[in-house]
Amino acid sequence: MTVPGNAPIPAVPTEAAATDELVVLMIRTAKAIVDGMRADRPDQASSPLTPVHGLAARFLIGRTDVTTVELARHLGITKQSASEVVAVLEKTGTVRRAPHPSDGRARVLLLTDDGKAKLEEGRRRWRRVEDEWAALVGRDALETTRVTLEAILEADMAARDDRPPRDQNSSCAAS
Amino acid sequence: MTVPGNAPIPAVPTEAAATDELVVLMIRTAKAIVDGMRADRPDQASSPLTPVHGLAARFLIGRTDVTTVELARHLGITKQSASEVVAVLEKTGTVRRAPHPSDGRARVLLLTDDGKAKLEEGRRRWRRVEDEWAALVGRDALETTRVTLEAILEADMAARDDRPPRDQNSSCAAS
DNA sequence: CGTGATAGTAAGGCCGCCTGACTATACTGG
DNA sequence: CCAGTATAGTCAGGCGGCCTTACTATCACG
Repeated sequence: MTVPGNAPIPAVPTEAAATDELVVLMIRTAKAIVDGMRADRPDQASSPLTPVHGLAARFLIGRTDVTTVELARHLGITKQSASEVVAVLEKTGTVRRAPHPSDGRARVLLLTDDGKAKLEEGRRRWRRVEDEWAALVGRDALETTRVTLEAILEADMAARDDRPPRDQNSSCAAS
Repeated sequence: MTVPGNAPIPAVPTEAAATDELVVLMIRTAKAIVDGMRADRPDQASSPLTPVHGLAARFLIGRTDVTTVELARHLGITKQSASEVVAVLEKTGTVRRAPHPSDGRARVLLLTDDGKAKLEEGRRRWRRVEDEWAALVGRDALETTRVTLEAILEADMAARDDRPPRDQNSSCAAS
């Protein structure tokens, strides 16, 4: 941590390296986790499935009426990007698309059995990770953290719905 | 949330949309926050300063011996990318670089007064956000969350140090 | 003092996501 | 029934953050 060698660093009064804010911790932790996901499975390094595909697939659990656009909103990306995500999921046999029962423009996204199996496997893996965390800080702290993040995320999502949806081709056409 | 119109969706037994795992919440919350950062300040939309620049600058608080490579390790990016981050921070007057007192190859990164001011302003902004969160879930839950994330992140960083550092030009040259 | 490691830079590529533009279907008021 | 408008989805192209490869300059250790 300190400088190699023994030169007396100017030593500015050292205004105490601030403790991290919650936001900073969230961002850094999430990044560390995502980075770790790749590193932990070098075998699947070439897999086209990235974290966002996992988030997308998870959103489909127990739902049979999700369209690409709804998925895009859930993920906070454009429908074009969501479309690409779906294409990959379809190509890997994780989801399939069926015509929407009441809207001829839309297609509903459905998890395949294979997709459900993949998700379940991921769930098991993460449960193991959470077990390690529980050993670090205790089940209670972990559960408190879960509930807290859930509340924050929900509040944030709700707030986002109020403001304009970022654009995403909201054909405000003509005058 | 439901389908527009009144067509009776096949209604698969609905295997209960699983509650989010902690990991998922971390990733989604972090993304929501980062996305919100841009949206909240459309005036500075064209600013070259992104979240990673904030994380970088924060790392320099109270330190006078940080090199670009150390910063890269902290951020979990390559030294080349870190170098680019530093270049931006320098160009915007947030940090300056001084020769390393004991290593002619290295340069130490130092926050300028302006950089410190910017960080302090960001801190104030985030403190306000955390106040809102506290109103949602209470101070205690927030503090528990902070401590928990801190522990998880620290454990993860420690684990990373054990495995090979991803590459980053570890000139394992020749035989 | 030469051999290998490390700090930093330079140049180019990849990939995720975005913007812009377009088609086809759905709704809504006359 | 028929504009006019909104929405689901696709295609094409671009941008930015980060990476890989390659190189120089300095350090450390025998």
